[in-house]
Amino acid sequence: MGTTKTDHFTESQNELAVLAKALGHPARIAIMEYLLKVDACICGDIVNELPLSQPTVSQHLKELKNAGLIKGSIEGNSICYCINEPGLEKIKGFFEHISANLAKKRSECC
Amino acid sequence: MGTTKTDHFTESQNELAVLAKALGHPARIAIMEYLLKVDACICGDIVNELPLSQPTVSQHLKELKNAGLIKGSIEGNSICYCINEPGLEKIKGFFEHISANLAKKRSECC
DNA sequence: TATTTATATTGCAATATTACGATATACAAT
DNA sequence: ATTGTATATCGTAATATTGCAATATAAATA
Repeated sequence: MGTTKTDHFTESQNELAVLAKALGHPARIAIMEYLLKVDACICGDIVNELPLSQPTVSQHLKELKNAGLIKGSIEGNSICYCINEPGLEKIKGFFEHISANLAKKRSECC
Repeated sequence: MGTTKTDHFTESQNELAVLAKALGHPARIAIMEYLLKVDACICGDIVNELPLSQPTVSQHLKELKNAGLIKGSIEGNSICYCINEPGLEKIKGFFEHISANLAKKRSECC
């Protein structure tokens, strides 16, 4: 137990859950907002921006990267992180899909 | 440790994280998709629809409700769950905001 | 080469999540 | 009143997440 029963759900459901889960922490929301705000995106800035230690921030960046929400490329000494559009579009699409269908069938229950 | 440092982030960041976290499980994505698909939304159906036990589904429903993504009203013997629009719109807005700003400043780095 | 700077990894303690059997509650129907 | 049906809660085991100090790595610079 304690393990999510991943194989009982569709690939799409698991993908969306991974994306959503990656954003299920305020630090990771803050990272996304910061990456959006600044033009240059160097990790050192992120560490200074957040109220968390360097290892902790590094871990959060790794999770966002694994989920496909950001990407990082080596830029000399430091690393340039930025938002990975495909990942973002996928989860954005989910919400738009729900919202659109909801508009169609409003006030049928509850 | 093990506890998220909620008070170091903005209210908005925490709110969005709570919403995203609630969707960070395939069962909860599946529940949202199912609620969207059917017109009547009775919990018993949800239990039969998912590959999880009744207590587990009940727990997932509770989390979605606490996050403000669904609402449930007593309907005689059973409970009518459906999507709670305000919660959904809030997180949808976050992704649209990112996507819109991203479009503006494309190809500046990475 | 030695030192500094930026980032990642390891190891670990505290806490949270996932899942489910057992049980409780609450209404419906007999 | 008793039984059945729908849902919630409790208790608990297995696993995952969060956070950080210590340490490792790797490039830049002196």
